[in-house]
Amino acid sequence: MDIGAIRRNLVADGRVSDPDSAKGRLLAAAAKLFREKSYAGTTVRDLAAEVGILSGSIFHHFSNKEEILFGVMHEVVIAMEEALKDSLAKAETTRDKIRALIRTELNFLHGEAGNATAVLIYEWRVLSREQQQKILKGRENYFKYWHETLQQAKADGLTVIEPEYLRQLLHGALAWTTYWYKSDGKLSIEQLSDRALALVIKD
Amino acid sequence: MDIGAIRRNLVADGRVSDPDSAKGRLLAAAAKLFREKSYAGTTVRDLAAEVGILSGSIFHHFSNKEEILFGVMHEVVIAMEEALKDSLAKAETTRDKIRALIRTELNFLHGEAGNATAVLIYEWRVLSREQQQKILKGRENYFKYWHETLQQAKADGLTVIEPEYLRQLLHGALAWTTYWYKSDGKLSIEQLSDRALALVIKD
Amino acid sequence: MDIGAIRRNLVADGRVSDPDSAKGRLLAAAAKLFREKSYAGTTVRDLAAEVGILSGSIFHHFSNKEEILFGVMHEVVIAMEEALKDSLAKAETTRDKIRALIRTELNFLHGEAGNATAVLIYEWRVLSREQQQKILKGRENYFKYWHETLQQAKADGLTVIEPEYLRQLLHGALAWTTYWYKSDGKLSIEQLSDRALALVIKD
Amino acid sequence: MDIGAIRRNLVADGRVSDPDSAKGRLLAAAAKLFREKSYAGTTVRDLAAEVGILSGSIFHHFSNKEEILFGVMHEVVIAMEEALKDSLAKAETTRDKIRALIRTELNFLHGEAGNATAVLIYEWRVLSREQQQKILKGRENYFKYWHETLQQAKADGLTVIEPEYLRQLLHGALAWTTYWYKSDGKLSIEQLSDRALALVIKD
DNA sequence: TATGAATGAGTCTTCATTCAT
DNA sequence: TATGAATGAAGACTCATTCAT
Repeated sequence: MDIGAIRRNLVADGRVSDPDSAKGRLLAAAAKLFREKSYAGTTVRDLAAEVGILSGSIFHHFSNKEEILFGVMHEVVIAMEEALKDSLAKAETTRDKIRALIRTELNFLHGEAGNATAVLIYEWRVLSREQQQKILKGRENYFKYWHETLQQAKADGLTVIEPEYLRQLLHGALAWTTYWYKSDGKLSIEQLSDRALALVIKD
Repeated sequence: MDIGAIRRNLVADGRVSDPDSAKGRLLAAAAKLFREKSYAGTTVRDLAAEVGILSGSIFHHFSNKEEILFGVMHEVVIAMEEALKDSLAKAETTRDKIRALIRTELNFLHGEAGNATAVLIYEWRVLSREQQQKILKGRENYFKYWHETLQQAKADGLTVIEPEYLRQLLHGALAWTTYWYKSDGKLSIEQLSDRALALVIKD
Repeated sequence: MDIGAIRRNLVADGRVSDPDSAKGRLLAAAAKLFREKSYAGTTVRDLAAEVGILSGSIFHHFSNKEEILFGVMHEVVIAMEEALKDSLAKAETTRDKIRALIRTELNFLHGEAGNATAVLIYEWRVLSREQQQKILKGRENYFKYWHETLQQAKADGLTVIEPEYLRQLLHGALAWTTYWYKSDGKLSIEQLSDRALALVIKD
Repeated sequence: MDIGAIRRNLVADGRVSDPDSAKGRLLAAAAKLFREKSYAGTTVRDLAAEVGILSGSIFHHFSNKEEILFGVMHEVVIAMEEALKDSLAKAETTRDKIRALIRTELNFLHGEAGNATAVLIYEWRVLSREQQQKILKGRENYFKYWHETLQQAKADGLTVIEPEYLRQLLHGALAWTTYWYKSDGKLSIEQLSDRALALVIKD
């Protein structure tokens, strides 16, 4: 199931906002602009202009600028968890599961949710401590899936590094691809996934 | 040779500023503050207060705020190259060389130059395109060392991934440690290096 | 006759709005909020929320915010005149009449119309010149009663100060009680009236 | 000693700001504008324009708009206490002292400090609770003088009303003169003082 | 008559930068 | 070189008011 389908389900459940609603369009525009010009470099006016409304109107949907950033991150985090759960459910071997971990992360990073995912990485530090906590809470399950999978991998003798460190290292290697990987280049996501897999599995 | 010693040599050569000079103190304060509160979140007044001067005085040393950020990044990049060259010169086997790559990066990330190195990562995107180019130019040699080493590793059969991708993946995994690794915890830098090494070398 | 009864008569005559009507409830809420948070500090949204409607709906009843303030003041001014007329009609001696002046003013200030009366004092200056004139016109009769009474008092030898100045001084002393007098304290309105009376009458 | 002289002494002691300094001129302009157009109705830009600087410069002297209001009130309160102390020291009889009470209040209300004094009355309620407390603290001595004087008057048989209530009533009558008394009219301050005195003393 | 999203002018405040001393 | 008051453009946010539904 692709990200779009997942998102549609989540909209139906009311867990993320409808991309056609004012709020949804604002969030998409924010993801784009925050990624391109950074959070600090994007003015509320820029945002409004991008959506075709007036700056004051934004505050009907969000009570302040930071809440928009939070909204962008929050929704992508929810979608990531959902996507990973789906993906893992379809994987059979442990090896397939690790691939699901990698593939899901890369899908978000470089697929249609790329802007929001990049913002989650780039602008993490501008969130207040409390809001970071809230997002972290939303990521708990996501990383629990990682942990379980990597633990199994260790037990299966597929990997050598302790699950907790491996999780951080692998996650960093993948997250970092936002800085250099271009999906239109000579390396497909599929191939990139293979390289990442080769990093953790020795065979 | 530790980072301090390297820095002292570079000061003597006039390649980086004296840490006791006004400029040097400003740069150190900027690294600290930019790391803690981000570039956008740090005012020129904060910076001045940290050093004990008045805001107007800063502009006798730097022509604008962005130049301070550039200065922080520039100096750490120079030092990193120097440190890596030194470290590599002392390594004998290819395996040792890879370890030098990892160790040097982690030394900067979590040692006394940690603030500046973190700023190099966190605030990369606020730099103007031109200034990014300048810094990149300064990193060319640094990454050439990486490339050569990983190429050799591939040739030696130590690694399987293409050097250019491995470089990016490994570098990402290491850079990402700023987000999670605490040097006062149960994992020493040495041990962390082992884990990173296990990522690239299979034996 | 108490303020409530007076108000009921005025409603029947169509001179003030029905407290159960939308307009009446809005006016009562405005009096309360304007008193507590000031006119400038009260938003149209606050007002709407207090009454349980939405902000846009307010403008079906009043064409703008200032008109609400005017309405609050206007209605209390009408009621005050009516109350004073009633009260004076029942007084026999000049001394009783002065007491009626005082008592009526204090009744409004600290009784059920207290919010609106306080607003009349506190927010007088935000009214435009024209609207001040209109309110003043409504107070003409009220102050004519004061003037006549105090003139008689002077003629009777009860007071020494010229009626016009005495009126202002006494009115000020009473109006100012909003700032300090609490009706739940140790001094009843009746007792407070005695003190005020002692201010003007020498015996 | 007139208000001007008192102020000069206070400036010398550093208790109020120099009227020629930027801060002092800002405070004077604020008193004028806040009185004429109210606090809410005066923009920071208005204030800056009145002094001939740019709006941003205001925040070099005050950290926000409310602090300016506080400053206006604070300084006039200090000056009032000083003036009353002086005035009382010169009065011999109890009757003279009551006159000093009245005269000082009216001097401030209608003399050169009239703007600031009016603001103290008109805008009292916009101050935050904490700042009201601070001002109140500054008025403690001022009202202690009132209390002592009126207590003596009662003991001397000059007045009949309890000192605490008389203080509030008389103070209200005087403060209220801002709303109606014009010093250029047919009634001099001296004569107005006589009327106010006649309110409290019966002879 | 009620809704509530949208308006748009306006507010306070911030802050990098300048410059006379 | 240092000072620090002043600049002035720009930012986030507010809010009375409008209007299509």
